[in-house]
Amino acid sequence: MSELSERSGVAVPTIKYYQRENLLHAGEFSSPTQARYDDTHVDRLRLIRALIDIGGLSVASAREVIAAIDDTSLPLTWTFGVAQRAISTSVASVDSPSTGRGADDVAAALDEASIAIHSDNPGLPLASRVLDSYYELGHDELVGVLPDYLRAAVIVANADLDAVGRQAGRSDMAQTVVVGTVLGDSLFAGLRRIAQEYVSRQRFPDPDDSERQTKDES
Amino acid sequence: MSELSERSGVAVPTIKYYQRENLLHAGEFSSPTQARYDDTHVDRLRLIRALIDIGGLSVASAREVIAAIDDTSLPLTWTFGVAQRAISTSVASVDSPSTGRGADDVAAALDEASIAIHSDNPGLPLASRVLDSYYELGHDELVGVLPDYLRAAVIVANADLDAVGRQAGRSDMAQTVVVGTVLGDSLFAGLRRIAQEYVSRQRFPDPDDSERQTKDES
DNA sequence: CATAATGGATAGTGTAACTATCGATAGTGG
DNA sequence: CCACTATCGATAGTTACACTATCCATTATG
Repeated sequence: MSELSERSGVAVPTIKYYQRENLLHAGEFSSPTQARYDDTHVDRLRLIRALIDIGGLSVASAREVIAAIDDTSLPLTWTFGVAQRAISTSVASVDSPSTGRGADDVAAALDEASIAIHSDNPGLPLASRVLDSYYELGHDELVGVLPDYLRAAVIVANADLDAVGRQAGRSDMAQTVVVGTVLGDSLFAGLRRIAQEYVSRQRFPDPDDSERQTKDES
Repeated sequence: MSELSERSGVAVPTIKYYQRENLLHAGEFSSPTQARYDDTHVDRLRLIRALIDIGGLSVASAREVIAAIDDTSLPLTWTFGVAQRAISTSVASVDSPSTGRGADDVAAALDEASIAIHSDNPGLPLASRVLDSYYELGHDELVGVLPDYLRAAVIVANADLDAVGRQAGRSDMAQTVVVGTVLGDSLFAGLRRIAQEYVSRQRFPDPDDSERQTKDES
């Protein structure tokens, strides 16, 4: 029924589309042409919309992370990887293995911080390639942010794990992992913008501080 | 010429397309049908590709941040905003002003950390809406990450400002702001994934640690 | 039992980011 | 000096994605 549509705020054809794409499980059939939907469908639709609208995932990526939530045989540590990979899908690139300089920098920073991880961690090529870009664009000065970024990342990761630990069942934990990782990226981006203004103003006290408030932007 | 194409690795029709879209300035015309391109064109093309491929920006967003770099009358603090807004373009949403709970949480966290910012900071609605989503999805436990995320964001912002300060001219600074903000998001995402594995293994020591290395993923 | 609502399949729409074609010129080698 | 290839600019076509609309057979429901 399209009562589901009203309760979730998603158009009926779109719901059908998500079912076709295996994002949403089918309803329970009371007859060959009639299905019944429950709260799990509403919840799932809300999750899908959040992943796509807020997290910026593609439908294909959303399908993968949802599958990771539902796959009860999947270790939680893998769920992190699936979620993280879904976000970085926008970053084409899993192919090019990074020219090298960036990878060395990352390895050095990890070593410095006594952080040991598996060599197949998907974050490694991602971070390495960004550093390669910094070099290629002539912004070597940006490479210096690495140690600080890493410290910050550890803080965030600890908070992430804390939140996951607050959940009871495996299913809830998996969903927390996915939601926290995907939407958490947006949350951190917003806070980063806030922090940038805060730090800017700490360093360069603004004379016309009260005026800026009224200025409208183009 | 398409020597530019070779030097930049971008196809000729694509270069024409970028010029049409005002991402790339025209060459110097030596005749009505012949233009000359220099290093600035190569650099600009590399920047465009990095923003789009690594940063995941749309062509439209890339145009905006590039315009922000070139606009010499724009204060640097604004450049941060332009860059940050370009990333969050994927997050539709600048319209819905957040139901309220998330905004309150952010305000409380900022207050707790003695951080004061302008009310029109673009990070505010972004962070608020993510928190609203956490509530709506029933993941209240994730809201608890806010203070830690904020601490981490301040660390990152300080590193960002440090890097900017290492530049001399306004143009270099502006480009550092844009590159550091847009690509920095991907860098942090990668490091976050690394940190998640690191923290996971700290908390749950893995028995078959050496084996995992050889396991291939689907 | 007539009507309106599914469920499922198929086809169409709109946007974004390229990519290809074309015609008029114009620099270049022989 | 002249055929030949490249370039510029404009226009049109292509591909992928995320929906959205239409149809039809069936069927709950008043």
